[in-house]
Amino acid sequence: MDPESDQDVCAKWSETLRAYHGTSCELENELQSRHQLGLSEFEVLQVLSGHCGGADEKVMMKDLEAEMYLSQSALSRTVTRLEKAGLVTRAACELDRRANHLMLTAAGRERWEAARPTHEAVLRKHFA
Amino acid sequence: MDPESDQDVCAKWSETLRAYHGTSCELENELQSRHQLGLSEFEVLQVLSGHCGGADEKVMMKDLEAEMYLSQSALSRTVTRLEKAGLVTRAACELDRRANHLMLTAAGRERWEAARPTHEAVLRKHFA
DNA sequence: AATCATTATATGCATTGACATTCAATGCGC
DNA sequence: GCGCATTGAATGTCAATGCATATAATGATT
Repeated sequence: MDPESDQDVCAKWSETLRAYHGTSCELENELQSRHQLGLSEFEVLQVLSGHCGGADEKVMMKDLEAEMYLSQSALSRTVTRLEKAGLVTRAACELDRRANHLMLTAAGRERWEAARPTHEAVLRKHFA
Repeated sequence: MDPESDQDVCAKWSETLRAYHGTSCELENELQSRHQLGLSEFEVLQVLSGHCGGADEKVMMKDLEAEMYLSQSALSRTVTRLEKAGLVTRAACELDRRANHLMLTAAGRERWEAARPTHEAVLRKHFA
């Protein structure tokens, strides 16, 4: 059932490619030039801030990985960059010392809040 | 008009990300393991084969670049890889000797035709 | 408690891609 | 014909990513 033609399928893929490349490219440029953040860095901040309902929720690398389209190694390095920039902290988990608890710093939260409208505006431009 | 909520816009972006990463990742894996082709390499072969209605149409790098989401430099290197693999040829254009005419070799056409069903199957799986 | 498999994360290495620069061919103005 | 801006493509350099592997903490088995 639903025998979509090769053309239909191909057109959907083309449209996905167009939307993805156009949007991610502009997100990358805007976030970098206005807020010194790469797209995946912004996305990490976003997940961390989302998990923090109120103040200081903690997130493990594993959880983060599950919510992002990044390999474990790429994610580890992305967090390292954010840590060096003072936007997140890695704290060893006390219950399981293999794991890290990640947290936004105050600076991280500020940076994310500053960048959010930029991100939002680009998405709106491409999808509204 | 059409005041789509932030949520709508965000959901569309999420869906685009999901579709893009899921599909391109599987395309990459399948094409590589079954046909020793990266996705962008396959795409170059596809464009070249498409331009060749009958036998031996020629395509310039510039034209190729316009049809792909790749930088000029990345494209140049991708074509270099294909050339080394014997799948395409670069021939200096006679009218404008700065330019190259790209052509599929017989091996290139074979490889593309062999890989096409794999590509098609992945797209169908994700979009049908 | 010693061994072994598993889990959470980090790191070495190779690939890929983008940006800036370079080089050669072209064509324009004079 | 001679400079000079432009254009098509290749290359140097660097950042980001993925895969494989290393490290280290846990948990299970004996």
